[in-house]
Amino acid sequence: MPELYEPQEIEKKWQTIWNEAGIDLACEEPSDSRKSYYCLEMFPYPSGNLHMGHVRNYCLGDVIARYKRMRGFNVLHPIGWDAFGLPAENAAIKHKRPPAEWTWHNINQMRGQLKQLGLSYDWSREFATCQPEYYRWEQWMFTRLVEKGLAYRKEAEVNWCQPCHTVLANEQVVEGACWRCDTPVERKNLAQWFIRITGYAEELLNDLDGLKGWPEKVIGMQRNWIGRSTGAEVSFGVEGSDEVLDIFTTRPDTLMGVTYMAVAAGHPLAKRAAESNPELAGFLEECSKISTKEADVALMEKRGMDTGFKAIHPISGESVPIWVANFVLMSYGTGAVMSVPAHDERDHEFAHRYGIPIKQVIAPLDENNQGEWDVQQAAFVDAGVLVNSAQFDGLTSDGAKAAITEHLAREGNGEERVQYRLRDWLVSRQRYWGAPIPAIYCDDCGIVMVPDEQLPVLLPEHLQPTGGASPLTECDEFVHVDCPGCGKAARRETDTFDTFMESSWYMNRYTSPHSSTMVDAAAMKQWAPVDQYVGGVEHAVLHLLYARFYHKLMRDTGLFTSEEGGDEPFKNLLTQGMVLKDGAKMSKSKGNTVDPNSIIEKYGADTARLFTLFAAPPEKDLEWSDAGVEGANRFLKRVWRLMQSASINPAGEDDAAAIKALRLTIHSTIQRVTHAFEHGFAFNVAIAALMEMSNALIAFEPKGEKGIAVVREGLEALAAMLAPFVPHFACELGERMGMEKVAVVADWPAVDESALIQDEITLAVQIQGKRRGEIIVAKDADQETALVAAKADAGIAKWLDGMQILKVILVPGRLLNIVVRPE
RNA sequence: GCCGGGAUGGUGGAACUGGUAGACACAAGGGACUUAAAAUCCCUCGGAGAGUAAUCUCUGUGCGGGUUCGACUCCCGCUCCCGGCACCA
Repeated sequence: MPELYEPQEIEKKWQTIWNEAGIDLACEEPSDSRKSYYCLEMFPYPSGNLHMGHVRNYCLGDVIARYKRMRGFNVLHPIGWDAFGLPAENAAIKHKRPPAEWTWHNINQMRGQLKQLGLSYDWSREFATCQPEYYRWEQWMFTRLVEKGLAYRKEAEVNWCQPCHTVLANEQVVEGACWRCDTPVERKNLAQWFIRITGYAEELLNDLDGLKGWPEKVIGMQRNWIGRSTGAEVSFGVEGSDEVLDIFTTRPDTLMGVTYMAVAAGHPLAKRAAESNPELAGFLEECSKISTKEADVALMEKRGMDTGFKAIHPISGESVPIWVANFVLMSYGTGAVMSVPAHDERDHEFAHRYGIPIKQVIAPLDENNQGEWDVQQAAFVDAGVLVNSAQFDGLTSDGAKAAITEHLAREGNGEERVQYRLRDWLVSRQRYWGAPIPAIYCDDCGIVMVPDEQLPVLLPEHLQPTGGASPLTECDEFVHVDCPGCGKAARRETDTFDTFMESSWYMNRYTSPHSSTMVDAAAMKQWAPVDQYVGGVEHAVLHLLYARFYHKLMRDTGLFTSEEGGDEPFKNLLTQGMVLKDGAKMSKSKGNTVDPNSIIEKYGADTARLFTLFAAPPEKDLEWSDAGVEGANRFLKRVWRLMQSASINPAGEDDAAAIKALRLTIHSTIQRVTHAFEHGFAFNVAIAALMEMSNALIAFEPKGEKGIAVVREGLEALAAMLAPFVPHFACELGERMGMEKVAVVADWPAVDESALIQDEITLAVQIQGKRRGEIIVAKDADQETALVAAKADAGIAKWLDGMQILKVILVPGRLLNIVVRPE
């Protein structure tokens, strides 16, 4: 009675063996001559249970880590927990238990699930970001940033989410709504902490060019988000006042066509005008109520009101009215724009609506309609040649941009300027379950940072959130503190950090998780940057932008140099697709989830791994299929039976040609699978090749010793190549085949080039590029020989009958194409 | 509107640098084994047509052109789908 494939037993057995042997630990012995390789997957938020998205993410990373180990790399493959965050607080409210308890319970649960999957993590480096040993460095770093002026507290118009009871960074507002709960955000003026990411906008943008191992898509999204535009800042005078009205424009060439100015509702000029104009005050009130969400709806409606103020054109000295317009954003540029209705569609629409003059200053350069364009009808927005522009007439748009900017600069009325869409990163949150911001408010000294020797500022973990204001605000022992400056009673900051702070530097902490500094430069030199990062594309802008920024901040704080840690945290990025069921993302609310546990229980971890890796290429969405899981399991069972049959020794003579053919299959498979690993991560294709090879091994009938030897050769190669995908299964297979090394630490199989050499090859024969048959010729047959062989084939010959051969093309090893025409 | 990505059988997906389209798998259908079922194994499987048959022919990678001996692949022009961004001055 043959022994059945029992995944549960096999998996438990090998996990114990690996663990005891410590094969998953990264090695820091100086004697280790292997090259280092850092493979990382986005660490999970401990939400309670692993879902299929996690399984896919971590299996992908595990395959890469295991493959690299087999290729002789010293691999760092760590895991931990992104443990601060809102769900813990919500759960705390619901269960009336502190968030820490819920968090640690989940971590324990999920750690067990990860281990069940047989993921090759270096567990000695595990940490959770809610541990003071971790977040103290964030506080330390923040203090450095405050010292350097890179972090600051400022009152600004910010995004407020009522249900989450906190402010949000711009990156966390998706289509005007909270990224987490989808509620439209409100605009509020609040004093908040910011980090000056705009100071790094240029480097963050330029370094994107060096990220050759990142998907174009992500690079494009970041470039878009940073939103660099070049133009000029221009100062207009304000009639009857010493004030100036600064504006930013990308089209200084159209300056002479300005017929009005437009300022945001929140602009000081607008506010001042409203003081004596109740109607205008009402309009401003109305504008301020428009949330970003509603702004989408109101997109069509461009409305405004004249403030009564007049601006003085910096070149012509002309007087133009200053309007308030609902489409001007206080938060971009200077909150004011110059309006050139003749050459901007939006300005045109506005001018048309309110009867403001439209003055053409750019004429089309186009040969077909030289100068023909009625700007009263529609704006002409392309580049052209200047008209009605005094001394600038006749210049091209490009020339005029330079000339006008230069002229303004000479007069002190403007200068060239680069503007970014990116805003500073708002990092304070009115939440309890996060890292405390190490600031103290003293009536006498103002804002004082907590001295380094008093760090970490511990988060009291016993508090009970209620859903309203953070319990920290009512926790006296936390709030009351002596001012480190003057010693008088002062108040602690009760806001905590955005949890994206923790995930912005964890990849560097993994290189030296127990360091008594933030990170150890030597460890950074050995491991950083991450060679391969794997995660979901949903973090393309948020996490991946912050992490890039934070890495540069750490570098510039002197924690490591460019040489030691690199200028970028992630060298290569793999963004995996979602796991879908019935065409939709798996979610509890849709009720279309598949529980990884149930799959592991029924089929074992190896089947779960194999299915998720085989069903789709990594970067595409994966449609869940129960039948597909069955199929993956079926494959393992087939190989299992094959292994058992290979122990039977028949006494006969094998056919030499069949043996040669099988060895060709084995070694070309090694070649194909290796190629799949080295060029992109086409794991689905690699697995398909392994299935093909197994099919060939199954179909082969060994008749004697030689035959059995080749089957064993194939099975050993199969065990080694399966090891990254289905490590438990591969180890068991290898052990039963009597392999010297355990499969997961075996050397990656080498191609026997001699096995690839064929004496005879099959050439496809085409007539006029259409396949008409095939011939078998010697491997190095020349064109002449091949042509003779083709003519000798009846099926091909009939197509040559009555034809004159014009040209013959031989693609060695592939095909012979004969070009003919009727005689 | 702008920026990315994509479209290949009933389905997921293969196809090196322009060289035999549909690998591998799922589903479906047929058959074997079985009292029966499960499991397993074998066969068929893009479409149309011809032939008793082995086979053969035509056609086919979203649409229309082009380059080439040869195009899923390259070029030009479209259609549709997905993702991101958007009163950004």
